[in-house]
Amino acid sequence: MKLHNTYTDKVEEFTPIDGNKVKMYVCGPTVYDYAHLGHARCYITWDVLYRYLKFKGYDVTYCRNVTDVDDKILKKAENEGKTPEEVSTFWYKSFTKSMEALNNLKPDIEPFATKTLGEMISIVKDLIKNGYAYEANGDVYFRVKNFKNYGMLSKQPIDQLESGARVEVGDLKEDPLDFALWKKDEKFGYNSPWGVGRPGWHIECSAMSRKHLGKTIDIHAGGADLIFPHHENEIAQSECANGCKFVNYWLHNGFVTINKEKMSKSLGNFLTIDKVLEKYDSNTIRLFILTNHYRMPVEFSEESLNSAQAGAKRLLNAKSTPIDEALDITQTEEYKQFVEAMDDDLNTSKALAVLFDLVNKANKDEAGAYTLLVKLGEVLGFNFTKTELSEDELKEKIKAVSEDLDLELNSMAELIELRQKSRAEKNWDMADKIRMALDKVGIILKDSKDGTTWELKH
RNA sequence: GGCGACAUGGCCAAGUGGUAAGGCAGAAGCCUGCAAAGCUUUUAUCCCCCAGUUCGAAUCUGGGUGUCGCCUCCA
Repeated sequence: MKLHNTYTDKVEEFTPIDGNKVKMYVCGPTVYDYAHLGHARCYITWDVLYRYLKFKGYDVTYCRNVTDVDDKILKKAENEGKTPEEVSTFWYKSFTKSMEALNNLKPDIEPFATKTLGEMISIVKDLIKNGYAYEANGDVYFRVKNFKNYGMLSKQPIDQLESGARVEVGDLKEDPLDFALWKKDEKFGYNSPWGVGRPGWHIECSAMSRKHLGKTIDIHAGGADLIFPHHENEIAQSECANGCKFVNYWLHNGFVTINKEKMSKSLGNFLTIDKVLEKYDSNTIRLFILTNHYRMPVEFSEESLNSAQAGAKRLLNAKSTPIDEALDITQTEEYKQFVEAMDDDLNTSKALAVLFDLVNKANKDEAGAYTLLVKLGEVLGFNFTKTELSEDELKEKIKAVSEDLDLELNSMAELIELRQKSRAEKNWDMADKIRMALDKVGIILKDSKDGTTWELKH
């Protein structure tokens, strides 16, 4: 399988360090507010990578951190009169709910920054000892110029960075490029060899990655906006502290744009996942995201989502047959096409074409097509289970329909029987009334030669 | 200013040297009392512009135009 590595800017054959074990780290959220469509794209993309690696038989350890120490969390805590823990816990729950709603798998490990302080302090200590960092009045900074590979990931010439860097008034840095590893904070801080303070953002990921996955990992992924400075700084810290390579494959996803502009918190042009889920289901959102290659921008629009909704409906409307667990899907042509597409740097757009081809085959009763559709579709995180009504919910709907029609009806069977009787008698008025009354409560009737069936609208 | 990405039908989008996947929307037909779903057929002599390389280019090279991103917190 081939993946695009930001570090080398090449699409490379993926080979794990240790046999079929894959260690994968994704930069997780800072939990202080709703997750938006941009986050949805990022975590859907890496969820698909995770699912696909497992599908290929790799033994994957997926680690996605939670940043729960951050200026924005503290600010929110102060404004709302809460503790930082209360704020981060609340928003972590909200984030988790959104991820579940999008049908993203739970990572194997979800470390919290505040639970990894020991590892951070240990790395900072090593960096100071090795001359890569220095303390200045309770702060600790990384000495960027001592790391010769600085700028390799983002392809930023170091002299250019310097000329563009902002020097804050009264800054304690030796050099404007230096970045904070530890920041003095007597109000919300934690004890450290340099006094009470908080870790810098970048050190968190270096520490959590090392603690849970080791010094050198296979994959580190995240949004393209993290390339500089976040990932650049992570490389500097980790490689200087550990004396070995930090990450073999750097993977980055493109943005969601709206009116051609990047959707982001600071621009205020974002749509929260919750909001989008009010109108569209997870299959729709995933299709919307996965239609595009993960490195390209995805332009949000109502029209695009509606188009994805129609496509998702087609996927789910495929004529279903019982899943044939005995089928060896690897021997099928569609499996080969799917794998070929996904092996090519996650060409989900092409993989989707295979899925739609299978929908067509399933609808034509081609043996095994539906099983393949579901098995391959699940690799992309599509959910094929149809919503089922509980008995009570169904009873309630039938009651509503009965009242609407002013009739005494107790079951779907009776309703269908009455409709078929009406149709047989060419009592179209009655037949239509029944269909429309059911439509009002979200049930669609389908007439075919074999009789009338019903299902929920989705 | 530095670094980088992208430009394909009405919309979205794959395709990186051999003659344009797929989805949505549209049209026609089949099925149907009507509808829903489904099925069939159909929609780019052409891939931003110009020049070049080549037997052959959307695909490579050079130039141009346009759009966006990173360089500050950001998925």
